[in-house]
Amino acid sequence: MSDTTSVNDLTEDQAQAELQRLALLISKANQAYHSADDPEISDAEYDSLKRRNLEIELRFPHLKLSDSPTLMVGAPAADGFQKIEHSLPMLSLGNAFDAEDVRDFDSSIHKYLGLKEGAALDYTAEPKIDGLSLSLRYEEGVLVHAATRGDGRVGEDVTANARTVKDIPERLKNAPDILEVRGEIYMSHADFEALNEAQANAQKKIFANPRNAAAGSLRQLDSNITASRPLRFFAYAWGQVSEPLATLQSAAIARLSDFGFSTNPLTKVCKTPDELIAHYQDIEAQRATLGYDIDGVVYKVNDLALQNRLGFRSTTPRWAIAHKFPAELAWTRLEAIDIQVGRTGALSPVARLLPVTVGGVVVSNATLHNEDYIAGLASNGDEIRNGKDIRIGDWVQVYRAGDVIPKVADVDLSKRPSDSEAFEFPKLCPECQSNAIREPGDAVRRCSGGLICPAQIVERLKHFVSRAAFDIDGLGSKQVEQFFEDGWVKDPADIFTLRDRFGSGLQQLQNREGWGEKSANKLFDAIDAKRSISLDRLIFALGIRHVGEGTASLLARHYGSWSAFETAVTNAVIDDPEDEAWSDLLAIDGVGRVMATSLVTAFQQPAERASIDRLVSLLDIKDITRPDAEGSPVAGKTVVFTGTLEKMTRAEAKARAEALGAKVSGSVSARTDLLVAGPGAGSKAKKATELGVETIDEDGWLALIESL
DNA sequence: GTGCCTCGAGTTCC
DNA sequence: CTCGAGGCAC
Repeated sequence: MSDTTSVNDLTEDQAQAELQRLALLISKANQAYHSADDPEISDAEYDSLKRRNLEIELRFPHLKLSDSPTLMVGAPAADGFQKIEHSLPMLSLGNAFDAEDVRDFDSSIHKYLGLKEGAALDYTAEPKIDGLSLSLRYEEGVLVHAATRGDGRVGEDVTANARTVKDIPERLKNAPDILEVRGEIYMSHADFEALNEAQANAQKKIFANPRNAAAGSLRQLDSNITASRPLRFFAYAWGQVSEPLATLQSAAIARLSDFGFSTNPLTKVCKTPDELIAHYQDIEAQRATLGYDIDGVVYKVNDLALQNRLGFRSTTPRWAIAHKFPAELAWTRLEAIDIQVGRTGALSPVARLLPVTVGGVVVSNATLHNEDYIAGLASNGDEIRNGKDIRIGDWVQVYRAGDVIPKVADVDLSKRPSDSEAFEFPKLCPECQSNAIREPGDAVRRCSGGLICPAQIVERLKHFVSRAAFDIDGLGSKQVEQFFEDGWVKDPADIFTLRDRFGSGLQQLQNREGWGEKSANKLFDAIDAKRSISLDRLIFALGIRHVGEGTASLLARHYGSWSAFETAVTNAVIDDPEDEAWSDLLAIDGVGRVMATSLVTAFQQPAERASIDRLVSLLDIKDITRPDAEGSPVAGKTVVFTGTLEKMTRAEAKARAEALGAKVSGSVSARTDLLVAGPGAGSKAKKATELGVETIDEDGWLALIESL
């Protein structure tokens, strides 16, 4: 067989003949696989046929057959990638930076599960690969799509590219009908260096580090380019599965390996935090010789049933943590301190640095947090605790917190210029000259200009179009800034009247570089598409201080419709416990006095209110339908827990109830539907009886939710 | 009142 | 990603 001949040594005639032979073999294998139970060739053979085919096509592009098997992977989308919603979100991990954090992680798990301190609990520990995470979906053993993490909920469809990665099998044997495998795409040091050398020889872009090279390679629109890049994949987790893979994390990983995936050989089961830390040190010692980048060690509770009980916080699982290696440090000179103004008016100092390489990336800006941080007064957890202030001209130590955000960590006083002066933090907003006021007890100084401050307006607009808010295709922060400067958009509502404003001529827009009639209309269509918006997104988009994504969704779920929400916050009387609207707002678990005041103030302040009303008149707001009441007996009900819970902790009970669509409140009122009372329940149980609220015990509660 | 826990706001670089 | 601060349990 000519299979063994290096592609580089093939003559054109040989290549052509082999391409035809491969096309036939692959097509036969496809048919056999899809129609018969008995494939004629092994998965590994099948994969190697496809890869060989691809390699030859890359070497001899003009010989590519019109019905080439590589074309079956689907042509790349014309612009960018299709979006894919993950069936289960791809979450990030919490971090531990030292042994103490690891012990805290262990004890918080014991606490959450109601286990005694020191009770036996196994963990897995594995290196955290520094690459990009990828989710692979297999249906009936066949790879159907591959998606990047994206924002965790929606990723990009990189299926065609993933198919070119050697470590990613096209088909799996004996896999569940539905199996989503998750893992990390990465590039080895050797491959990275070879790639950069080839890039340099071809006068092409040099990559800063293996991670960037891997990311750049996976996100190629032309999968032939991806195929030429030496990407690898480690599987370490899973998403949706039609049947459980195992009862232990370690066993599930072993199954992924059986399916044909590479799993990391340094994965180990540990019985105590001390063992975890020992394994961490072991891995750290091997770090330089592994041949690929890692940035820490990941610990996971081994028992999957316990993982399930522990569940998730808003963005991270409770049952896993990443123990990070110490960050790389670098010294450089602080050239200037600039002040930025955020959407809430916060004045944030940013360090302009003499560019320096930190952890494989050139850094020229770094955050300085706030006034006190520069003065060397940082209160808690900050690096500058030694009373050193930070001055322009100083030599400062920089690191990338969490390997991302550059921070100034220390100052070298011995190199301080003798004529340097302490930095004076501005007391006026640099953008609008309004007074910048620092409330007592507050760490940040804020511009008091409100909507007269151009910086605040622009930042609010950027927030409005951001991903978690209106997320309008083609209207990002750059465009918003431009439209604001042009005077076209000063208020969120202006976005929705843009089309009318320009009429069909679009003259002004077209005069701008990069905008033609087609792209302008595309933008207007994208804007129109978002006229219909869900209540939670709208509330978040308003950008009311203290009301973020989480609170917005809480409010939307509580009120259900815009009119109910708007009526409540319009009528509420701040700090009046007699007022029904106010007390109803405060009764929402997660909303306190500060948030409620901020909300009500915004709706009762005339200018702000006018802006909201104008916006709302241009929109179609979708009510929130409560999680379907069919499946869950407690959906939409307000539940209160009291007394000692014996089979679960309070936090766990709350999280479970919320997952089932219930609202968990802290206090009993006429609105309470159900009180779950453990032993020792006192005043709440009494009040429930008085109000005629149904009361059950813990077992009753468990029986209720088990009946699903 | 104090001590968690979680969320909100602001941050960089590609 | 981190810090500060709000909310809530104790």
